[in-house]
Amino acid sequence: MPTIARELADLAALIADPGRALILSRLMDGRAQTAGELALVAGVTPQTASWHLGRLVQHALLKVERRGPRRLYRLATPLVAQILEGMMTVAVTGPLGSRPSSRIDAAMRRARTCYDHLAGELGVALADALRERDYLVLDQEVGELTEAGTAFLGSHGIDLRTTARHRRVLCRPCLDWSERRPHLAGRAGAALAELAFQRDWIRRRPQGRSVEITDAGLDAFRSLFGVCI
Amino acid sequence: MPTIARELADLAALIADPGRALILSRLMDGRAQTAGELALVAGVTPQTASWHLGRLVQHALLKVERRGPRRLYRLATPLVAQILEGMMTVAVTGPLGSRPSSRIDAAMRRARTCYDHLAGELGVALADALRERDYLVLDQEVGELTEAGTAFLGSHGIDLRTTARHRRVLCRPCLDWSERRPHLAGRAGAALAELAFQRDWIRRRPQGRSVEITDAGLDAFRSLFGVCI
DNA sequence: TGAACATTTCGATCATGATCGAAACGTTGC
DNA sequence: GCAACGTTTCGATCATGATCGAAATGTTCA
Repeated sequence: MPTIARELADLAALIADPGRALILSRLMDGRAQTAGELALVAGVTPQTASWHLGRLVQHALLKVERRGPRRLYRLATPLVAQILEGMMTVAVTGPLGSRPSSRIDAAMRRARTCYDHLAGELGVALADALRERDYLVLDQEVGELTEAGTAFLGSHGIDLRTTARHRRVLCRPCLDWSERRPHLAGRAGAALAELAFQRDWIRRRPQGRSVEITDAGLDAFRSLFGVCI
Repeated sequence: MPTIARELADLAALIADPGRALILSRLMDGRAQTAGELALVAGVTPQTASWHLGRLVQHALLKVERRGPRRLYRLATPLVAQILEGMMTVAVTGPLGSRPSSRIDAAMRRARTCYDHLAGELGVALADALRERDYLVLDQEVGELTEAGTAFLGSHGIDLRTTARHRRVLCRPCLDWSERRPHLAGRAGAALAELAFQRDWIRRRPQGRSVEITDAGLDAFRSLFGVCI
């Protein structure tokens, strides 16, 4: 009969191993990866990675599906991604002066996906631009899309009414750990990210959550959103 | 130059020790405690507790103030409490079947403070009652107080306009780890909790975050909110 | 200044869990 | 069935960090 503090400690211990943290961080875009791939990410042998993955699945942070002889691992729920993102914010807010981070993180800082929406400089700049044009109200804890904002996104083919039946909230802030300011999450954020991928404004990098902004993207973000990045 | 995954792991390692988790859990009501008191909570000697507290302060999870010969420790920011609460939700959502928890947690489950607002059965029941009377709109991600709700709280002496200058959001949901449903947070939630303490509907227990519901409280919650608890 | 008390620092010990080699398992394709 | 491949299980080793006794520090009060 564990107390809640004990369960908190157990969960934290699960995230506390550098290898497992790398694995979780890698999976935070919501996509699935094979055990072998994750072993490379964590920088350990497949045996060790398997042991880590087993623990993560056992404690319901990950779920696994078999695809032929390989096994695909992904985050169990969006809530897990949300909490990890929150922890990163606290981790980065913490011991000041240890910034800036490594080169690996530079790309992440510039533009990345945060589960299903955009984060980093790009994500925050887009949110700022939408806010500046009165398309969006967004602070640390609450977010709302204005009529004009809904119309603006609609003019780019984002019809948020069609997904109105979903339980997910339309528009919410998500604290960006690299920029320390909120960016746009919720269905609106996901739709915006999807639009950017579809129009080839951004491309997923083969590994990691960071995304590359294409030349077309730079143009589009400047001309459509007034974002010079 | 640590990567973000490394910082995530370091933060998690900080929370992963059972003693430190007990200390953090104890401080989640926002109040300060002495080092000696926290040593008792963690079940370790003062030396060991001091070592733990030093690490927590160093990594900016706690802040310390000297009061005479003793030192008072408290959570560094509300964000820390919010993240810990979120982690508890994931921890409890995780390996199902290990419920229910120990007796220590039974009191917490019934009624407790979540930093500055009410949680547990009581917190969720109050939120449900407010929602049922169309005083409140609240789901997992977004919350809003209706005109009628503002008037209702106003009729009990809660004037939310007077604190309108504050940066904190008026009304937001907070996922309750024991009930697995949202309760009321934000300024409105804090004001409601404050009201309950002032009218002696609830009392803080000497140790821990759980609160005791008084007989007057039982009456008040039933007659004013229709909450039978 | 000195005594009382809360807390921290130092040093040595000890336990937990991360790691990898070796081997077994399970799936696919021939 | 057998070989190839990805993955997991087992077993032994090793490193990190939690712990406490002893002693030092710092604060208050007389």
